Formats: sequence, C-alpha cells, structure tokens
Amino acid sequence: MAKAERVEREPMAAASAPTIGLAAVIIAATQNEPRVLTVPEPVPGRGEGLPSGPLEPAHPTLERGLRAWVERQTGQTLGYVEQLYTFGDRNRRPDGDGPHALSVAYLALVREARPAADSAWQNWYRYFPYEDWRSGSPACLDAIAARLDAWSQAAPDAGEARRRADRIGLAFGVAGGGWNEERVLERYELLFEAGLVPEAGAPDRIAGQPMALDHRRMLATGLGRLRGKIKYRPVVFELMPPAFTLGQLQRVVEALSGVLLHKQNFRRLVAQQGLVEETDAISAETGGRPARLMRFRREVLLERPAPGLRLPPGRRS
Amino acid sequence: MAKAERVEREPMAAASAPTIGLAAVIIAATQNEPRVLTVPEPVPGRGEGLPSGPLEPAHPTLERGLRAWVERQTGQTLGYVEQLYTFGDRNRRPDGDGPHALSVAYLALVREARPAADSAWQNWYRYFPYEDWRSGSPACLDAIAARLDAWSQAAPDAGEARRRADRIGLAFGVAGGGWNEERVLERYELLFEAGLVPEAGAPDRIAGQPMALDHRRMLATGLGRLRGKIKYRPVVFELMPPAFTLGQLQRVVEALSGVLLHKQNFRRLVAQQGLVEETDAISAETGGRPARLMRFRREVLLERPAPGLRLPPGRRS
DNA sequence: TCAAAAGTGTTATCCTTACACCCATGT
DNA sequence: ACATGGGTGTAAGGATAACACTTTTGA
Repeated sequence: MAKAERVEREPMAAASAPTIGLAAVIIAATQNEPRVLTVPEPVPGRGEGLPSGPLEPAHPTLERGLRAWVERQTGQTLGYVEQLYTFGDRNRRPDGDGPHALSVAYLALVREARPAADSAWQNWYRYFPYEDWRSGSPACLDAIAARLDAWSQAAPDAGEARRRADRIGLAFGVAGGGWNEERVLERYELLFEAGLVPEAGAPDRIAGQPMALDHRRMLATGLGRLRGKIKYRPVVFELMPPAFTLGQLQRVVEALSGVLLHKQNFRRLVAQQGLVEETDAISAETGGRPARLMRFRREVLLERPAPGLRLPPGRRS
Repeated sequence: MAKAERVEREPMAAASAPTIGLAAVIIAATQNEPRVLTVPEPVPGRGEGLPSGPLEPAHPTLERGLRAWVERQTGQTLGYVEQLYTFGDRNRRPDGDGPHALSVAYLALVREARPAADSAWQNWYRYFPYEDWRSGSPACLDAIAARLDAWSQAAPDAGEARRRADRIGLAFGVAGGGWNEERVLERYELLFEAGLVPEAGAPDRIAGQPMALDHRRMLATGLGRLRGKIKYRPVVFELMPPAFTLGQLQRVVEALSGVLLHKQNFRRLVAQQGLVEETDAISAETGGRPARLMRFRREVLLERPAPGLRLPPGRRS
C-alpha cells in the first residue's frame, strides 16, 4: 500500500489529458484465405496498419465511433462487431512518460471483400506466417525456434531461462498437447519480448510483416479470439455467403484455424448440430461432383445454448 | 459512408477531454459463498459500488493504476487480474452529450477475504438473487418472469414482441437447453431494458440490490466471465487456500456457478485431469469422515493445453 | 478412363452420466 | 446405532475419430 502511494506521487514530465483511439480488426474469408482489412499508413512512416482513429466527442458510443472511422477510411460497412481489448500498456508510451494513449480494439466479421479507397485486404498469414499449419509445419518455424532458444538461454539467470523455455514450449507446442492454434497472442508476445519482430527492434522479418504501433498485437488478439470462438459460437457464418457448400465451409474454418480437418467428421458434425439446412440449388462446381448449396439456420441462435464448430485433431481431406 | 460523415460533424454541446475510469470486480470465496469486494459510496448518494477511480498520469499502466486504487480504497493486494471490458456506452452519458466517460473494468481473484477501511465483502447473490440455483429454482424468478412477460407483450409491434420473447427464453432458459449459468450479462441487460432494476428507474428491488453507475453491469460481466472460465482454465484455485479438501473445492465451484454438481463425477474429473495432488495432511473435519487435504498442481499450467473444470448437469451431493 | 470432389456407412474407442455401495468419524 | 460427509467401482449410452467405399461431374 505504501508502495502504491509512492508510485502515484512520482513527478511526471507531462501530464496532459489522455487520448482514446479506436481500432478495428476486420476479417473476411475469400478464395479460401483469411483476410484482414488494412490501411497503408495510419501513422506516417510506420508502415501499414489497421483502420483506426481517435474517439471524437461527436461519437455517441465507442462502437459507433469505430464504425464511422472504418467507413470513412475504407468504405466498408460493418455487420458483426465485438470489443476485443483495450490496449494502454505497451508500445504506446515509448518514452515512458506523457499522457496516456489508450486504444480500444474491436473485432469485426464481414461477408464480402470489396476494398475501397487506399485500403487493402491482406492475407493474415502475411503477418503471422508461422500460424498456417494447413500444409504441415510452417517452414519459417525452424528459424524462429532457434532464435527463441537462443533467447531463453541468454537469460540473466537459470530461473529466468527455465521460465522462458517453459513459455516457449507451451506457446509453440513443444510441451504436451502439441500445437494449440488459439495461442496466437502468446506466441506474438514471446516473439516481441525476444526482440524477433521489427516492432521490438528486430532488423529482419523472420516472423512476418510488421505493422504500425501495436496493431499487430491487436491482430494477434483478434485472431486468437476468433479461433477460439468458432468452436462454441456459430460465428463462421458471418464470413460465408448466403449459400455455400459444406466443402467451402470446411475450407473457411481451416483457413481461420490454420489446421486441416477430417472431411467426413466435419460434415457429420455440422449436420447433426443442425447448423445448416439444404437449399434447392446445386453449386457451380469447381471440379469434381457438384455439391448441394446449404444455408445457415438462423433459428439455432435461439435453440442451443452454445452451438459452434469443434475442431478435432483433423488432418487430410 | 455519407451517413457516417454526417454523424461526425454534428455540433455538440460540450466537447472537452475524455475521462478514463478504472474499476475492479474483486472476487473471493469464503464459507462456501462467492463474495465481491465493495465500497460504500463511489459516487455520493448513489449507493454501494466497486472499488474504482480515475486513471492518473502517474499510473504507468492501466493495470498498475487499478492495483493502486484498490489498495488505497480497500487495503487489498491483488494477485490474479485480467481485463474484463471497457464500458463507454450506456449509463455514462445520461444527458447524451458532454465528454466521454470510459471505464476499463478488471476481474481480480483473491485468496483471502480481509476487508479493510470501509470496504466490505458482500455475497454476490445479493445483487443477482435469481442467479443462485443451488437450492433449486430461485423464489424471486417467478415474479421476475411475470414482469418480463408483461414487458415483451407491451412491445410497440408484434415483431418486437416476438424478439423480446425470444431473448427472454434464451437468457432465462425457457428455450431448449434450459438454464445456462454463463448468461449473467444477458439476463441483467434484459432486466435493465425492461426497466426492472433501479439503475433503469425501477422503484422496487425485485431483481436484487442495485449499485452505483453501471457497476452492476460490470459485476454481471465479471460473473459471467468467471463462470465460463472455470470450465476451461484452472482459475478456481486462485480462490482456494493452499490446501483444501475435494469437498471444499466442489462447494466453491458450486457457489461460483450457482448450480449443484454430481459428487462422484466431480471427484473423478478433478483426479483424472491431474489438477490436484494429495498432501500428507488430513482435514480438521466438519462432520463425517475426515478428508484428505489436496493442493493445486502448478505444473498443469505447463502440461495441458486447456485444463479446467467442466460443469456437467449435476444435481445433489 | 481417370482425377477430383461430394457424399454415405460402419466400427472401435473414449468420455460422460448415472447408480450402487463401502469407509471413517462424531454424537 | 446412525447421521454425515469422504471415497471407490462399475455399467449404459452417446459422442468422437478413424476406416473404407460409392457417386457424380469435367477433362
């Protein structure tokens, strides 16, 4: 308690009013790839980033302020939106002083990708190449693992080295249980702490394309949240067209989670959960036998306590 | 897009700097009841509320600012802390104008309850009496259901009435799937919208004790989050003493989730998950056969991908 | 005719749920 | 003796994961 009092009375160099930023992780899935909507330079000279802007007095609510900024910067109208996290700690006060600069980040899921203005849809694995396990263990992971090992061994003492090694094992699946696709943020934070990303001073891009400010941390947060949520809520359908084949649905889920699923079991799961219903139409096929087009059964939102798509330890089509 | 532009250019009565508040939902479990740490009057004349205070320039991070406020107001040192949600929308700008008043709410779990200063530990079912199903369907639920029904039937049109009835059925378990203990926030929001809580103008306290500002909404958010989280992360142990019996553990989980569990299955679940290990000690019994004291196996944090305690459709001891 | 993708059927295994029962202590 | 809570064993049912196999199209 005494300690806390002392902290609060430390003299500060600057103590002006805090600023509140709004930022959006906007996700779509097209051509079997997950996409994120980016703008070229949210801050001059810092590279690409997320649609974002300050909260203004005219914004009636945080979420409406966010929607306004996104529409202005990208022309995209948002549907499903949920709050992700409020960032106020790292990477925002590089000098350690000055007014607080908070950022309230949101996750949005949209159905179609129609880039406008100078915004662009990017494959999200551009920023996290090691998160895509659909073609097996990502090539870049070996180099990353080696650098992480070096970092953990360079710890000041044995205890810290042990803790670092434990965290690496847990986040990257060396420990029991293997790769867990939801731990996106933990992995990024490790890479950040180890100084392996340009945002933390790394000279190269071994762990993917950087973003301005802490936007990549926000993206990692959104990715992890989405990967977790598709398992217990039917949110994938926010990304699907009104009618789709089961194969398309599976490929979107695989694209989001970054792992391949077992085809037959995936189909049975979707069917017996009652998440979709058949339409009369048959798909314009892309090779092979034509598939029946399905549509999402909106009623399930009122039926089940928590419908979603579990991701079993899949593999192969 | 044009619409968004218009919104942002609306003239505002007041447009000063935003303020950022910090608030804490601090949970403990003593004597088989879940407790929340409260302060008597965070705002003069508005009744009890959560420990809270404004973010100050001297606070290095949001979380450290929160810890400082809590220690100052209650003397409680916080251990496990996680961010809950940032509230900026409702109940904070009653006039619809003026500067933004955000509040970043956190969830904290503490081991012991030692109230200090004028703060007090309260049973959280004081604020949500209808959330406690340990003795069967709560008595107050009938009256609440009747008032909610009246509200849904008083909707301006049939479509809205239908939507309200659907939401009530989903939140309160009339629809398939029955009562879902995690939907605490959805239930509180319905009661708020229906005008059944004092915070929304209700004259009586049919749905529990009110709190200042939107603190009860924060508490509902925290309760729901905790009820969900104990199922997939071993967070209950943050609330337990270093050594405990399986019976104590079960009663704490039941107190948090508000439902009774099946004794034998609960024990097997805990055992086979490897969450606890035996100690040499035997409990000072409270009646009946003495029980073995257990301790949490910290190692599981490094082993399993997502260890936790599932809550099956229990019943009885 | 073959490749590619859609779609069906079956089986072994594990986990969940439920039930029955025994053990050790205080009154 | 019996009430109370601790603790163990086991069987039924359902969901999961893995397998093989058929169907329908385009090239």
